[in-house]
Amino acid sequence: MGTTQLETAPEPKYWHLKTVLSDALDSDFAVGEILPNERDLAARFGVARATLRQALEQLELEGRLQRRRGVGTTVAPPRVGVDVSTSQHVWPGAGDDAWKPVDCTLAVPPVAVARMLDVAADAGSGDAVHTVRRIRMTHGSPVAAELLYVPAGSVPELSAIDAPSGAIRARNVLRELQRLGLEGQDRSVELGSARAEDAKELDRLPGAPVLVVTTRYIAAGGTVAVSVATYRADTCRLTFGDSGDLEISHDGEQRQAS
Amino acid sequence: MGTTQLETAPEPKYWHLKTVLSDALDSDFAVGEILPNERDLAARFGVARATLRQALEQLELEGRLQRRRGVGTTVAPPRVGVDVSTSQHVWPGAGDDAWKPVDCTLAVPPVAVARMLDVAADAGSGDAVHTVRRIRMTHGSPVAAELLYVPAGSVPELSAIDAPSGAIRARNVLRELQRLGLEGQDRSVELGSARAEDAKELDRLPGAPVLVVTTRYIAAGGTVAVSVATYRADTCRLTFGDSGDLEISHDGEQRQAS
DNA sequence: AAGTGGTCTAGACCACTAG
DNA sequence: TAGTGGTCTAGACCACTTT
Repeated sequence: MGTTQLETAPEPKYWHLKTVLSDALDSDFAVGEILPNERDLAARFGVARATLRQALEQLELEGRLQRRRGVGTTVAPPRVGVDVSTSQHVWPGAGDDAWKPVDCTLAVPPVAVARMLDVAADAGSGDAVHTVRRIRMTHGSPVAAELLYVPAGSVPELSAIDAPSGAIRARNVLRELQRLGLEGQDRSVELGSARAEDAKELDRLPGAPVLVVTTRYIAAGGTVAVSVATYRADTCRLTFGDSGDLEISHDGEQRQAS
Repeated sequence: MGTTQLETAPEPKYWHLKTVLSDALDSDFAVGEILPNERDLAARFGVARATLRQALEQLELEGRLQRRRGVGTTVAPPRVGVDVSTSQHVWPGAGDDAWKPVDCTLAVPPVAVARMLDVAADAGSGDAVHTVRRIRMTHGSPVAAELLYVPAGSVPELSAIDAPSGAIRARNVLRELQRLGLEGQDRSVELGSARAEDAKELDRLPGAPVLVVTTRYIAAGGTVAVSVATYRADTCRLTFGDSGDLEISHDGEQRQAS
């Protein structure tokens, strides 16, 4: 295949490929439609499969494609807007959002989380905290997996007897949390890759790109809980406001006019 | 090639490698230190260079490493918290944030942006809008590149004569914007890959992962401007609150205790 | 069993940076 | 010019899903 390299084209092949595929996706394919398999596509464009895959990876990262082993590559629907606005000042689980408590254990949090909580974070014998695991569902599919860390001191009235672990215990911890007066919360978003455990719940492979939303819950003048939620980066658009279901750019082209 | 597959090891090599490297990074390396080159590392671990690179890519995605062509791979500093809180209700450029106006042209916005603005978005002859280009600096290095789309109708008093384009024109548009009463804004965050143009300003390669922050500015009951800002995903952590410089997890391990 | 995407290899050359 | 990361190739085998 001639590389069309007439001049001034030090552009990587996979980058050019990505553009071509992106345009084809816009014009010739419908959402949900399956593409030809990678070997055929590579042959068609006259490149090695690895190069073709590099282009597909980018498109998947941008939420344009969805690839499933054993099945094929399909055109992804537009990203779904997921509200993570902080203004509500409610405890997790309070509203009728789509969070489902899954489990609750006593665990030693990662050092970074321990540092945010007020618990002593001695590397040797860190204090264990209640660790609630939740899944967030939207439109019937999982979009986020969360670990909510709650020091025992934040929920003093929790009875340890009637449900030592499991989903019921998780609900109990959330119930106790909601009895506290929430003074505020602050939140951050960063890119990460899914741990094996989260990946399974999100129906993705380990290492899949995720948006990590870290929330610090503040009450009684201190940090009483920390939540680390990982959202599927391929399918989610996090919204902070009332623009829930607007359609937003996926890296659209821009034509200069002046 | 012996795959060391003694038992129960359906774990990809690159994934295991990533873990090993990550631990080594924590214990044996200081921020800024340069790692051995890829060929040496691959040989040392007995894998192909491509496999080694797959692990390095993941670590770079998580903000642990920084790779520069012609130079080498270095240990990245912790991500810098960048405030993007929406509560201030100020126009862009109002406070003394680190945004630098770079340029301003008349351009046809991407269809997704045109749809958010109230301008008609006929595919054939879309209305051109003022397109302000800005760079956000933090600690002396660029962290974000923005395109701010302002329909001509939003800044009626702008005189087109005294600065038809360039940084001065950009400042004029911003000044006119600030005369409007801002009623609100909503914002969304999603994963994207840097366009060639943005990548250059961010000192990254095209396709580098970025966090795309789309903001809709609302005044006089309508959308009067739209901003699409791309933040370097490798070095930035977006914060929504007053937790500006806390240290947050980068995918830390978690030890179960119960 | 057949077909898909995911992993891995052992090379090669290119683009960039620094001495 | 030497050394680095970035791109690319042509294979091979594996894990998974569907038929």
